[in-house]
Amino acid sequence: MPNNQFKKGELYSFITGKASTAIARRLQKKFNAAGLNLTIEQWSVLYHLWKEDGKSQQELCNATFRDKPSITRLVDNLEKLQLVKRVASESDRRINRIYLTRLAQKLQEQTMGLAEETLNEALDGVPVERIDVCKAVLQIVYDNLK
Amino acid sequence: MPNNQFKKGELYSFITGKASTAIARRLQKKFNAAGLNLTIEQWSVLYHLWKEDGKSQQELCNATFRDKPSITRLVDNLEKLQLVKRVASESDRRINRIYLTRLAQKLQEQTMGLAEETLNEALDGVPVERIDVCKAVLQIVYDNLK
DNA sequence: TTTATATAGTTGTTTAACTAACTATATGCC
DNA sequence: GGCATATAGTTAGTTAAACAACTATATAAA
Repeated sequence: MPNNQFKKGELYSFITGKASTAIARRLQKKFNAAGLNLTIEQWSVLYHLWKEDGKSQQELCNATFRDKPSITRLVDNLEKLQLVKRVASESDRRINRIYLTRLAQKLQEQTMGLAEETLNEALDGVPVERIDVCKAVLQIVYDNLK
Repeated sequence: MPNNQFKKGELYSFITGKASTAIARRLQKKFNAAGLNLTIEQWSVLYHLWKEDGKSQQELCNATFRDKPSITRLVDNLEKLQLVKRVASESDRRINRIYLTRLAQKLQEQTMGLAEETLNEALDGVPVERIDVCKAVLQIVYDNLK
């Protein structure tokens, strides 16, 4: 019997991601309460641009684990919100590079603060070493399947 | 400093649930490959009805962590697929009880097998005790936020 | 050079999530 | 009984995800 065998009936939460759904909902509520007109999905794109501005749409696909149509439409909506600009690459005209606007740059500190706050609420009462184990397991799951 | 403090820059995967997204996608592909015309979300409703048939829509909301409009539409689509039937409760006419059809009963074994298979692929190389820690942490997160 | 193939991005369609507003029924209080 | 309130479910509108089909550009091979 492999050491990763599951007992039947224990699979549900793992598959449906109730924990991450709960985290995302809580964070969205904080955005709304702060008067931020921003979805979690839009924020997740900004998150990767804050780390490195000017990523291509394909790079955003890889970073956010979304497919190309999803990124096309997220970038559409972020452009409407004046948070990013598409800039056609000169060296390769298939590529759009996505750049943050001033407005988006200003959102980083506030939204990252709310995200940290949410995670502290989520992990209240969980010792650090167990968080580390959990993170490592989720990383392996992701690497096994991506 | 609380013992649940996060280092900045480590929050992304936890919030966006890349692991559970990867699991759900893999399972959906298995459904498609098996010729099953069924979404993971629809399957998650059936899952709870297999455990206890005749749940009300509100009970399905609680079990699946979805809101009422989501369940209304999932049940709509499951009815179109002839997998469930709405039956108005006689004792409380506000309530619909949702019953599996023969067709849906037949799907249990096959789809649960594919779900187990998916989880074994997902958790390949992860020792059981680390899986248990991870599951426990995710449960606490859910309880902290739900 | 032209032809095939791969890559980047867009568009159309279906399903689902979230919010708000709505209808219908039940319950509790006067 | 009559009224306020709570609960169960539906409908409408916006955003997002998955998939297939599409356009445009780049690369590699003949």
